[in-house]
Amino acid sequence: MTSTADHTITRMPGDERRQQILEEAMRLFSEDGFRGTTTKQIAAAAGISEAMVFKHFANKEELYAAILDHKACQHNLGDPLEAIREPISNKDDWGVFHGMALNALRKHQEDKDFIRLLLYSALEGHDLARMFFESSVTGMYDALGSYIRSRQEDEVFRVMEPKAVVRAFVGMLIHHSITTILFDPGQKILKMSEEEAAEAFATVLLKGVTK
Amino acid sequence: MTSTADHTITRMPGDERRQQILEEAMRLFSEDGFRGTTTKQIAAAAGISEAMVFKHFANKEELYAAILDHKACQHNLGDPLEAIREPISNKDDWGVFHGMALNALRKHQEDKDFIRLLLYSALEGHDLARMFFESSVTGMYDALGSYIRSRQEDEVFRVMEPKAVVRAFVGMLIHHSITTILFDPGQKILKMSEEEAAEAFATVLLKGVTK
DNA sequence: TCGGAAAGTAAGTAAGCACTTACTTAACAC
DNA sequence: GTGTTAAGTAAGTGCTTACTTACTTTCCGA
Repeated sequence: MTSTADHTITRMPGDERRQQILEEAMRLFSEDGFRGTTTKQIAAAAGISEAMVFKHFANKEELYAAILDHKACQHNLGDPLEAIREPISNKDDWGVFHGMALNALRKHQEDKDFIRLLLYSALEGHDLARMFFESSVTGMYDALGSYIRSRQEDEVFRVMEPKAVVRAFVGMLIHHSITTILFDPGQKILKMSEEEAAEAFATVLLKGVTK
Repeated sequence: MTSTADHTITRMPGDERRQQILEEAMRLFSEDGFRGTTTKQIAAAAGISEAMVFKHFANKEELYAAILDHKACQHNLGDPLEAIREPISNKDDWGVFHGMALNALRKHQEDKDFIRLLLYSALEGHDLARMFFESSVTGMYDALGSYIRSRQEDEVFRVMEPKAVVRAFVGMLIHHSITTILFDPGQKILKMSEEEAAEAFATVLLKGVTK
């Protein structure tokens, strides 16, 4: 009923309409999950009949797969390590961890839909979670892990499993984001700006791993 | 089809059957979510007809609510702070954080179903997440937060927002559990026993907050 | 041993689901 | 203008869903 799209009565070129369906579907899947979203809802949100959805996508699964492609690409381009390439080569520890924290926390807040989609996908056993994990998370663990190892060899960080440190740090960031998105959007338990959170987490981690 | 329950053909007293339905439903909801689980599935898992499910629970929502009561009670009894009451009163910092970590990580692994149910519930907008959050999480933040504040007053910990420290620590634990339950059950990215993880996380946090 | 209550079922119902069919309308090159 | 084609739809299809009805079977105390 209440479509988000502007309803000019004119028709649309195929590609544009396809893109629009994709975006509405993505929004709805992130709200209610794959199973919880009906093709009727998607059609209504796009302001077209249900049959049009099936002219663009053979079935619901294929529509989902198209979202995966779209989102996976989008998020691989925005490489999570890009923002901290400079501090890494300068061995600027604060720059690395604070920069990563701030960057991640901001991205999560901007892209709550994607976080929800990822969680739904993991729970429902779809591919997005696995794909995202393999393409994005694994690389991040490797890169940040080897930075930590190099700083251990410099005898600046204490010797311990580098990937356990990554897990600890990523945990602070993700958990904070998921908590504020999913459980405590009003920040009743803990009110922190992204800057404050980044500073607190980077401080704890850095003091925690330096000799 | 493949029920987990033993199928003696004899009938059951009402209370017992009710309990059995509850347990099977809980298992299925945690696997496929509320929407993804059908009353037919639940009946089949319990080895009875669908009508029997509705003799015990007026509708699907009420069945879900009954699971909430059941699980919420169960988890409030196993107070997450109980295990660290002694080290807290002794101001044994390592005992507090290492004990809490080990306790939490073990509980999560034992109760994967509950973690999944909680996530589904939060995404689908049901009550379990809110109830659990209000009853369990809030209290934990208060208790651990005030311990940290007291240690800051003892001039053992650096001065910073105590609840931010709690968030950081809980983040390490929850994220590690969710990652191994949901995304990386084979622990391809990072293989750690619960003991190793508890030690690593407690070490990072303690070194991170002590002066 | 027998009557009533509790435990159980088979066979529905109406609504909602993903998806299809058969058709109409607008756009646009020529 | 007109023929072709892409964009669009109304009205289905068969299946699944949550939930009901009307009925049968077992248990057990008096």
